[in-house]
Amino acid sequence: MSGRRQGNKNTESVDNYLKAILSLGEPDDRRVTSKSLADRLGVAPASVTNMLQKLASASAPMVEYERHRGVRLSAGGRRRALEVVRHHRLLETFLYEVLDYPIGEVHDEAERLEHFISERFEERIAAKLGHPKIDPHGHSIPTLDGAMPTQRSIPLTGVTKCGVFVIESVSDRNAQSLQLMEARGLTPGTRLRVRRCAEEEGYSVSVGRSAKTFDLPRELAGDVRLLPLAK
Amino acid sequence: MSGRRQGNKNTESVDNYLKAILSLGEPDDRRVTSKSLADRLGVAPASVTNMLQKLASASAPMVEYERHRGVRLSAGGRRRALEVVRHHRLLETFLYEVLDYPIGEVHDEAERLEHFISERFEERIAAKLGHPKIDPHGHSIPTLDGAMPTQRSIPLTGVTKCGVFVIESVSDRNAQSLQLMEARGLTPGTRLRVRRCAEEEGYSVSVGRSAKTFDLPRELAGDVRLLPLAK
DNA sequence: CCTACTTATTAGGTATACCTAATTGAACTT
DNA sequence: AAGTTCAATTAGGTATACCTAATAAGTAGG
Repeated sequence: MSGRRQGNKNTESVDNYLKAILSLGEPDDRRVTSKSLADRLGVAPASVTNMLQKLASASAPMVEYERHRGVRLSAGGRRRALEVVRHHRLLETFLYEVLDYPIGEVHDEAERLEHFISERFEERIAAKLGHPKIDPHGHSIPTLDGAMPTQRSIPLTGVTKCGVFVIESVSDRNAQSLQLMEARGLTPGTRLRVRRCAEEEGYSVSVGRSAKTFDLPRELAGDVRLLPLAK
Repeated sequence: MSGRRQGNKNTESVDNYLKAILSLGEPDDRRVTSKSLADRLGVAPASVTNMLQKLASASAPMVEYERHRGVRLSAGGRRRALEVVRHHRLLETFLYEVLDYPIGEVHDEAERLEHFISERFEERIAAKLGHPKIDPHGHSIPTLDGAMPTQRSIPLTGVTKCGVFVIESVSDRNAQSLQLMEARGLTPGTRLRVRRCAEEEGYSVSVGRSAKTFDLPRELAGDVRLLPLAK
């Protein structure tokens, strides 16, 4: 071992598997394949099988797992996964709001620290931030008792009819594109007019009340989630 | 591996060995024995030997080591050790000042997080705190370029003549005794009058201008470091 | 329904960081 | 100088979390 954590004996690795299963099973807790986990976590498929067997046969199983049929989280696994997501998103908010991090650096730091902060740390930053409900990317923060409102937004890549939307969230997975999108005003809460869509080359959009239109390539568009603008 | 850190390939474990060697070799960079490291780190002596051999024979050796003759840090090892100590003490200060941690909880949290924060995190909390020179226990914080003023205090257990002193620092190793000492007013910067000393049972002291005298057992006294009061 | 293809699993191996038990070395007494 | 004692080292093992290569299980097309 290498000197680990608090109460439960979850390792950093276990936490990352749980988080990945949660996120890939979203929104309706589907079974998740080993392949998709391997891709997401950047490990070999064999390593995934191994870990899933371990997680499923623990005394307090973290997942339900049947050979060749994928996994889903157990109640306990889900609880832990949501706790880690809460840590992650509170940390992102804290780094952004209190420590004035550039938006693009927030994710990587939170990704590392989420596994190591104590309950006290969590509680203190939550208090300091006034118990925020969403993080700087527009994702909702699970509550202390493990509830997380399901967000009903659609990705820009799913928009088939042009119109006006509100940006609900922006994916935090790529620092560069985040910086870029922030620079162009694509931040949660902003109005977005979609002028051309559902084409191979990308999307034409304009931000807020501005008439200035620009193009978004497909990969970037997949990172932006929208809500229809209620009139 | 288990998902590790930033630039250099130091693990949490390696960092802890380096810190321990630094602290046990203090103040004049003495050779440190395997036994003392094993005790300090809570591992078997065999594990220490193993690790020291690894650290000494790395491409960029972290320590100078000769069988049966102890270790000392190399220049690189010292640099890294001081960086980790800087992280630790900045974190303690941050947890205490910004997140209002109870003094007794500061050490354990910092001990965990010190290995995982980025340069940016370090820089940001240092800035937020106004680049502090000492932590809440009175220990000086190494500078960014790896300099640390040697403190010339003596432990209360080294006081042989009664008199008036200033508390320079209080050890952070034991949460309970820290809380206790804070409750009694034994905090860095406070005046301490030593009324009875150099006896087996402990020390009689009074704090500040108060005439109220109380006893300190030997173990606690070892955790308090004093400077003679310049008249 | 059989083949091709993809996905999943098993088997066997690596590195880290620990452990215990056995041995060797150094230091101190007498 | 010999013997005792404590420290340090070597040898051999464990658990975690990864890997590759080989094999097996599912899934789709003809």
